[in-house]
Amino acid sequence: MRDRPSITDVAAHAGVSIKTVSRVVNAEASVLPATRARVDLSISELGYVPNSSARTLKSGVGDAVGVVIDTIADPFFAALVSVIETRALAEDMGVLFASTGFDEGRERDQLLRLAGQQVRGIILAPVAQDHGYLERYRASTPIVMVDRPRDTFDSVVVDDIRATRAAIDQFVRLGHTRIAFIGFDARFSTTTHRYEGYRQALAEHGIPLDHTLAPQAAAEVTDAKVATLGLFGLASPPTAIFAANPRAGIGVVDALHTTGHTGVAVISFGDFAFASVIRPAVSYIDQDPFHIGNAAIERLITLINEPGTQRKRIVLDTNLVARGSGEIRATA
Amino acid sequence: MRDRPSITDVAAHAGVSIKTVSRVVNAEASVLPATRARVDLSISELGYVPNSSARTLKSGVGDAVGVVIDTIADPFFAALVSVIETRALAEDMGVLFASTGFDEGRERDQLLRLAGQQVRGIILAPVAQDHGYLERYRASTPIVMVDRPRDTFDSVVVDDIRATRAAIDQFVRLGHTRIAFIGFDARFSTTTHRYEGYRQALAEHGIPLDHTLAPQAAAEVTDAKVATLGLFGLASPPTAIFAANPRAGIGVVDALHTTGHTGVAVISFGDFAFASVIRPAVSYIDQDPFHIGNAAIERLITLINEPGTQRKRIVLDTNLVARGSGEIRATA
DNA sequence: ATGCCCCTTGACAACGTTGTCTCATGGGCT
DNA sequence: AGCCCATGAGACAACGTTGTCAAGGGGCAT
Repeated sequence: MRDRPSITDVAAHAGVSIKTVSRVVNAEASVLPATRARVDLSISELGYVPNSSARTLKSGVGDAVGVVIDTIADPFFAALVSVIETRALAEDMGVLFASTGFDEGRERDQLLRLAGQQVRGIILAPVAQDHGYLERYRASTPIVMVDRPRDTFDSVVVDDIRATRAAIDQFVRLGHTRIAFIGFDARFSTTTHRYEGYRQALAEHGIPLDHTLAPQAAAEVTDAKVATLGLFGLASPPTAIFAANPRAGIGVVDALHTTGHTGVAVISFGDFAFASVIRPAVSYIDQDPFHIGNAAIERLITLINEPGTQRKRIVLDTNLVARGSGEIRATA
Repeated sequence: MRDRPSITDVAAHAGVSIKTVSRVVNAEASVLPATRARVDLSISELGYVPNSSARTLKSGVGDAVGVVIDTIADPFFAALVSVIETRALAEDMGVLFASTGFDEGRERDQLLRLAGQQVRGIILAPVAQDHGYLERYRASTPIVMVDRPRDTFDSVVVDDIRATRAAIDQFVRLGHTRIAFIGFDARFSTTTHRYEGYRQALAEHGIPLDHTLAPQAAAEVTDAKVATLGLFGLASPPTAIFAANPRAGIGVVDALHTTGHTGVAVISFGDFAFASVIRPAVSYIDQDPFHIGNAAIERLITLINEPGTQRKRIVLDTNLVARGSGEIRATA
């Protein structure tokens, strides 16, 4: 099991000093073309790859950004990570990816592990409320929060309250008064905010809040499906349903199609695969992970290159995309 | 911008030597409980996190595995990476993630970058046919191929030919003779094999191969949709469609539902979100990314812990999952 | 011809960590 | 009382790289 060649091996092979090899590898000036050619040849003959640990150790800064999210299996986060990687690569950085599984302890472990890896910066979909323990590392490792804001950090979010209000407003304009809210989860500030938007919109239109229309803990596909099915056992079932996240949206639509209630109006927060294929196609609030990821990585790169930049909360616009299901009128 | 505390700072703070701190951090024996306690206190007071670059440099082995895939935005790969991370974390390793975007040059760059990062091992969904340039690193960095086998490497795959034959057989049993194949892409050995399975099954049943039923380059959602729409312009359109991958499946179903051809039988290679919600629900060949990912990371860990293990190709079973669309009989 | 400067190259230290070796202390044995 | 050994702890080198400084040589201006 021969060891990997190091810069020393290359230097010996090319008959130069290690410093010269270093200069060639880093494309520094002041190396004679002939020397450079000789070194390049040795590099490719030996299959030399610079050891990034040694570089990182010497320079103090790593060559990767960290991305910490709930789970990569969620298409929203997968898309987020995808754009982040593309942009990071353009800056010659890799992506160290870590999932929290919604667990505060694990979030902490993962963040500290990334700190130990000397990542250049971190993009985090936060779980815990308080990240005081990160204070020590912030100076050297900028952090951008995504999806859920945290006041003492930079963040990239959408205006959940406003977007939800717009959706509920549309339902009301179409004559709906029995409007359900599926997908609440107290753990996430996002769904909490969306619920707040729902509450505000109803209040504004003088529609009394009916708690049976907003079941708790229905943020996952199956829970949302079950909760939706439950709604049709009510004396007065809803004529419109707001799904607070894409997974809830899938559950809701599954329930509606299984039971033939396809005349119920539906708007989902966030698009999902197939939402456009189903009939009626599902209207949704556009919370584009590509935009969010892009804004986050751009912000992070700014913070990396210009430390001391003023903290900022970036709020991205959302659109209500009409595809049919959200434009169904209330039946008289 | 104060620097991160190093082991030296902790040692000074606790009044011991750096070696003792190292012993405490690595939970080695032969440190007095009192000393250990003092060091632990200093560690938490200073917020010390061991520098993983220095560790990696000293020990020669990193603390991450590399995962190189087409794109993380593909739900199949997202799920794959998800299980890999879970298992890696249990071994105290992180995941360095890199995408190829189907580009051979980029695949090479990414792999060499990972080699430079001293990853413990690599899981790769290969693009290029030849990875001779990896020979140098294989001894120290085991590699497991997923999804598409490469003869000189360990791999974890499913039997594409057999699985596809089973699907086509089912179509034939149900009376279909006009069977389309959507989702071919010459770049991927998977779809090439699936096409081979299609060809074999037809030949076996004495059904002539009609090239107009197997359009090229339809592996993406939109292409598959367009290709499917095109099929219905034929004098004799298909009564059954095999979608060679989930994205093609989405495109096919979209086309069928848009044009009202919901009586056409469909089987998709690989499940996709919502395939169970649509009516009829889409039958599919179960190519579970969790199983594949799990087999791959287990294999990789074995190779890491027991170098020199005999090379092996792991072929996972697939099931044809009946959900309705694949069980539609040919209309007489 | 001499001196100067620039261009190329190299020697050496240092980054933070751990492996190896050494040393000091103290308890148990003869 | 003296010796040995086990145990705890530290000094030092080394991993591969790059920053700093120095040195050698050639060309140009004087």
